[in-house]
Amino acid sequence: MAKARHSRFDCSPGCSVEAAIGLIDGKWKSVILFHLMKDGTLRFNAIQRHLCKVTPRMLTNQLRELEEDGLITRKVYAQVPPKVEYSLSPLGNTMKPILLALHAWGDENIGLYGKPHGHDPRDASADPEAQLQPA
Amino acid sequence: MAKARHSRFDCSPGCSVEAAIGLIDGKWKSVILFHLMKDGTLRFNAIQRHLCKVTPRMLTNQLRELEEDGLITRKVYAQVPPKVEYSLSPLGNTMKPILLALHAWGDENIGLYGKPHGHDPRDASADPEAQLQPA
DNA sequence: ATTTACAGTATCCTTTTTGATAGTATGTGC
DNA sequence: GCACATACTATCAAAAAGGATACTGTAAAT
Repeated sequence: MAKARHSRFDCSPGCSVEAAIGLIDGKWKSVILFHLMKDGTLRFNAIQRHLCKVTPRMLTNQLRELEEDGLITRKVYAQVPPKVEYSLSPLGNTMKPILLALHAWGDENIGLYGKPHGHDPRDASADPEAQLQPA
Repeated sequence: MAKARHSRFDCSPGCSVEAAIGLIDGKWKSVILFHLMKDGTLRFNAIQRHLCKVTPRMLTNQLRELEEDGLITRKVYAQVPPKVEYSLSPLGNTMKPILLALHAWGDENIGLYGKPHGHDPRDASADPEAQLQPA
């Protein structure tokens, strides 16, 4: 992650948690990973189209950090115009449970107008439905 | 989250993912939630001790945002010296799967010296062991 | 009267992150 | 020779996040 907003190895307890989010807390990282998980392989432009508001600068930036952290793989084809494909690395694949959990939670708890609509008495544990369709 | 670095409802696909991390991407939020998940209820000072390097300003800040987002509950006792207890709200409880996934991943993939030590051929899906002990 | 505990507040300042905008490189097709 | 497509890079500026330090209020204990 280069700049490491979440420094690894501070104290003990929640550190593994901190380390994990530290790798995916860029503004676009988790979403990029999610799309790569769904689609397998995507070109730069394809990712950009998925994240409708990202500038090339930011996209490059996030992709580079993900690559540095070993979560994605970058494959450059020696062509012109350029062709670069991104995909999850083996390590990136190990994040699937996290990405799925995030996606499921968001699906369950975020209304279309932005605010989590929880507060209803049906307590913990989200329904294990909703896996990939609406994405 | 008040300031919303991750604006909810931009485009479509990974938005639920974005919405979800948007709620836990403060520097300390996920760790706070994790500790509350483990311990059930914690006082301000107790949380501060868990996150050895947090300043009271930041802690207050993160707790307030978590409260605004409905993830935690703040209970003030009318005493002196003050006593304030924090705990996960019902909505906060629905995040357990995410917190567990983050924790499991971190446990599995982060060495004690900071870098994810992946890149080994044993592909996807982390071992479903390691649940709460080392935390 | 003074100190102590607890849960914050208030200010000021630095670092990080993000955005906007424009420009680069190059083989191919026209 | 010129425009086109793709994947960026460079610069500048603004905004957001985080950190350091010091201070507040109050009942009970000393």
